[in-house]
Amino acid sequence: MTTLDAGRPSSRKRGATAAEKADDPLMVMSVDKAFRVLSAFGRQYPTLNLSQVASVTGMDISSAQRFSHTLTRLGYLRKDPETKRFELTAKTLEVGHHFIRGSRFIDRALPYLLHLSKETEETVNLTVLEDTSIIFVSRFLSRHMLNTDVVIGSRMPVYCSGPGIAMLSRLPEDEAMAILDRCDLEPHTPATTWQREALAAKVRQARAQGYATAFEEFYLGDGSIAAPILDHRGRPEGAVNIAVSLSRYSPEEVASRFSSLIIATAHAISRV
Amino acid sequence: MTTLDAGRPSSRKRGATAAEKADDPLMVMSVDKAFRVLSAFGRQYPTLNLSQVASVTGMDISSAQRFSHTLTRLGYLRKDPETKRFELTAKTLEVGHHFIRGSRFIDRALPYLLHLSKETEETVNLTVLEDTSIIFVSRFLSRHMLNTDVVIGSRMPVYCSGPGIAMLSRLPEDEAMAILDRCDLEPHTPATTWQREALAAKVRQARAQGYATAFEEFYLGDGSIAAPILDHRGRPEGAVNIAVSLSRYSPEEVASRFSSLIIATAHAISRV
DNA sequence: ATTATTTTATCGCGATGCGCTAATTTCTAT
DNA sequence: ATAGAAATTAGCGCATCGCGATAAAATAAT
Repeated sequence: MTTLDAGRPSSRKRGATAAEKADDPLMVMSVDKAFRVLSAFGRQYPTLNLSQVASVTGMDISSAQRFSHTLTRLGYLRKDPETKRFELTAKTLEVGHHFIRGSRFIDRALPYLLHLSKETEETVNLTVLEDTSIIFVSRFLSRHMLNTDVVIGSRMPVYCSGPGIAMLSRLPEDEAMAILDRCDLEPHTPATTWQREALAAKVRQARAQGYATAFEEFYLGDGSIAAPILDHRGRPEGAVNIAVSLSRYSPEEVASRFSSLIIATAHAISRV
Repeated sequence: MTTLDAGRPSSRKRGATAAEKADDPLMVMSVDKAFRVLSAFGRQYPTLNLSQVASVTGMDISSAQRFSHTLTRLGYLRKDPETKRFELTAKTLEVGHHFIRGSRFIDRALPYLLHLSKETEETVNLTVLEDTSIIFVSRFLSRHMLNTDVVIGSRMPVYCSGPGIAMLSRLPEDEAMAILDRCDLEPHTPATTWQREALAAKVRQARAQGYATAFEEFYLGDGSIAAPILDHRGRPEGAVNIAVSLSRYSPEEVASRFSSLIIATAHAISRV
């Protein structure tokens, strides 16, 4: 088979992903390796044979064998006995599902999202901030949906999404800028705002308005208007947004039609 | 704090969940423990402090400490510095999301599900079989939705779901019965079919008809009609179903109105 | 204040799992 | 077909990693 190395200098004796273990005696490296194996699979590599697991994760063949085997025994991987290729099983949904079902935040937001969805007949999302991404944690598709690409668990860069800007707008300025600085800023469409200063301006504007918009910043033809949801300390713990097809609304219409509704919804879910 | 032991005799020195390691030198027990910790969280225990992690997972405090710490470092748990309580993060959605995005099966089914959803204006689901459960892997909610309880990753017992019976109906008889025998059969509503023989009859009927129905077998007021999707070998690799509120349809209407449509859709997705 | 719990930190020992090696199976090419 | 290459499966001895007991510190309860 062809080599498909995934970077990783392949030197350095034991795993130690950038001095992880180094000074942290409580870190169990086997767990990290297990997740490295699981994360090797995805859109890019839906199935992998053993040597591919090794090369994609940067582990030696023995470790790849041990961890693939272990994960198979635990039910998170399945191995086709014919092709000897591994793939993820539906059981991988389990932990994320526990997160969804256990989240008081998502639970609290649910009725408001439903209401917003019926009221507007448009797609409604709940997202949270995670490092430099937003993650979709709840979603109600409208009848005239676009974008079946986005699904629970999908990520988007903070800086080119309405919810991302909305959440940044309620963080202390320095924290918001620190997050932007950790992003690798790059255009995803011709319309992406990706320069540091322009983004800072968008964040300031969102702070003033109470909501943020994003038009074709990540997906072409896609518009979004979002407002931040605050926790009991006044920090953003998520955002709610309405996503529409720009073939049905102009950017101005999106703002005029939905801004007060999205602000009111976010406020209702907030606990500040 | 109050004791909340989760069964587990608490005897037996090392983890060894039912002779896992025993004769399997390739099994890495640390991975099992990590998942035991993650699985401790959920609807029942949305947050846990360290000693609760220990008691729920049946591990000693040191192990609980090590694995909670490790999972926090990896980003799958978050620890509230004030309350010292752990909770799952949105990152736990990652692996399941990779499964969804990498699945050729789900991808292939998507356009047919969308079409079925628009055609019927009802809720449409794609499910797969996993041990004695079905797992929801794709879902399109109708405008008059019921049941926001079900979500991607949700499980239901095979024996009280339309998709479950539908899939069993295309397995060899002995395999199907073996699965039923592994279930702990019990009524979930007054209408649940849960006796072994009655279930065998339902499976036979589904095999003859090409589709299966379930009315209030698990959720009250909920009706479902399902058909099995076959892989290239003729084995069921999933099922498609339409879920409706019984306030809007009688059981007879469900069958007469949707049976041919659900069969045709399942057939179109099949690769036999 | 005193006691009881829980969390955090430390550490020596031994089982665990690492990674080298070899046997076996599967694939490719001639 | 046959040989050769590549990948998978299996075995094993040694070093290391992580186990689990313990103690110190922090927090909660009485």
